[in-house]
Amino acid sequence: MFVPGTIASPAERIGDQPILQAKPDSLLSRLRHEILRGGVGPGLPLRQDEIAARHGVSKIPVREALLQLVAEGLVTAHPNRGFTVSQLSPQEAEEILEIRALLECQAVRIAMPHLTDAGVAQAAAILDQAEATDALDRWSDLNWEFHATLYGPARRKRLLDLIRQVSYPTDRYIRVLIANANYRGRAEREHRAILSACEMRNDDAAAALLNQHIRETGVLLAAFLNEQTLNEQTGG
Amino acid sequence: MFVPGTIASPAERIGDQPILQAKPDSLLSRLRHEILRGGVGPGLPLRQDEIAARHGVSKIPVREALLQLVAEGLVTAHPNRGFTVSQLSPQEAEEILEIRALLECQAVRIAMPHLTDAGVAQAAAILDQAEATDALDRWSDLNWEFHATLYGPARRKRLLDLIRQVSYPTDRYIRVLIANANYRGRAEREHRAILSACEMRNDDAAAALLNQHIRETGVLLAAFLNEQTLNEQTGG
DNA sequence: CCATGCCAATTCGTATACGATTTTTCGTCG
DNA sequence: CGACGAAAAATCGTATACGAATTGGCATGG
Repeated sequence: MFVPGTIASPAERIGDQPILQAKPDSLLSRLRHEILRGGVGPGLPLRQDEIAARHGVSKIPVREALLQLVAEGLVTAHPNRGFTVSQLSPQEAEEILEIRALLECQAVRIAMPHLTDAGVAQAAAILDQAEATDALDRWSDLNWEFHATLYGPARRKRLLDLIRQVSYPTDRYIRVLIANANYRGRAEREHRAILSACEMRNDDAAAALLNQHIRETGVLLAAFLNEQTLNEQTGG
Repeated sequence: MFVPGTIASPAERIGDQPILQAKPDSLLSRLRHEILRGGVGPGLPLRQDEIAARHGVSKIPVREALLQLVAEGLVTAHPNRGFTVSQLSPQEAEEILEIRALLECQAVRIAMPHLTDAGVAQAAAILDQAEATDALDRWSDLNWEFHATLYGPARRKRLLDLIRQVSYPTDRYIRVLIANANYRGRAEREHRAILSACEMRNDDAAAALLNQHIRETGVLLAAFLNEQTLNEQTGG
């Protein structure tokens, strides 16, 4: 038993460190990827037997992974009726982006005093790569990396995890926005502006720009979802 | 039928509403209650067979409930080693309360314009009940009801769920603080002050008082957890 | 023709069973 | 006596199997 400084009942404890992040090739990660980047659209049922067969496991690990995705908001559970990919109303989308704005502004403010020149340079390099790529997935990954680079020095693990978690349900839709070159160009300009504020260590400016950036995205996203539901109703 | 990129046709959808809240007597709720209010202390392992036998079910629903508690932060998963009740470091506790302060201030600000006189009266009645009771559990429930009454008119379901979710891991420890009459009295005075600001529809004042209230709790909680770990180390 | 009710097929949820991993026990050696 | 290592026990994680609930199809009646 190798727990340094344990309390009275070491036999009752479990000594090892918990999971910090699921392995990238775990069933959970693969299912999440299918939902975020695959063709499994919102509202569609996720059949347990089918998923199990496709991934070469039984239903039980599938159900466990699906329940974790429910916790992440990507999947919705219907008792005795299975699971579906979560649908997002325009109001919910805007609410989520509103929450993200709040959390991310806090993150950048806390991080600012600890942000090093190397960190700023790294963020700039990420933007360079993002602006150079054409692949949607790549841009999306780099987008998250950019934000994470700015927030990382805040050393707020829970806050960062929370930001990622609340972002999941909107991720698949924001990817649609990114596909639009118009939005993408605007996002890139706004990222540059945020980075400039960080270079000058101006936390108020950075937070204001970030807030505007995220909230604008929320408005665009809500508009897109509105349009989509209209098309659905007329075209259904 | 999974057609990539398409929108679900009505026949493929699952028509009914999803679960909004688990039934109060579900296994999940009972396990959560055991952890929050029962004697299962932090760091202790949660043996699946034992829980299954005690609740008259097999391990599978137990594992599913435990995974949901992992998502809530109350339980920690150790691969191939089972689950333990989550432990909270003083830093994490303060970080969580910092996040709560941020989210709850936002909630009360959004709610303020929609707060009715009836809502204020209800919040006051809840405080009356809280100040009249001696039962710790009761006070704790009323405390949450008070906050929820103030935030409810904001009509931000995701935000409220998020507040509740991030609060879970600190809940069991805050109950220890509440047991201290000194802290409890201070909390009640601060609640009254927040309510006064709401009566006057002064959102800046309410947010400032709420922020201070939650952050103070965070500092006290961190101090308590520090003391506790010290006692553990010396007493072990 | 459309609504209704019954039966078959599908799908879900979990009890049981079993191999895999970890933890404990116990005998041996330095 | 304490450290080490192998066998035994305990515990975990999941494949299989089966009852329960739901869905779809078809016959019947309005």
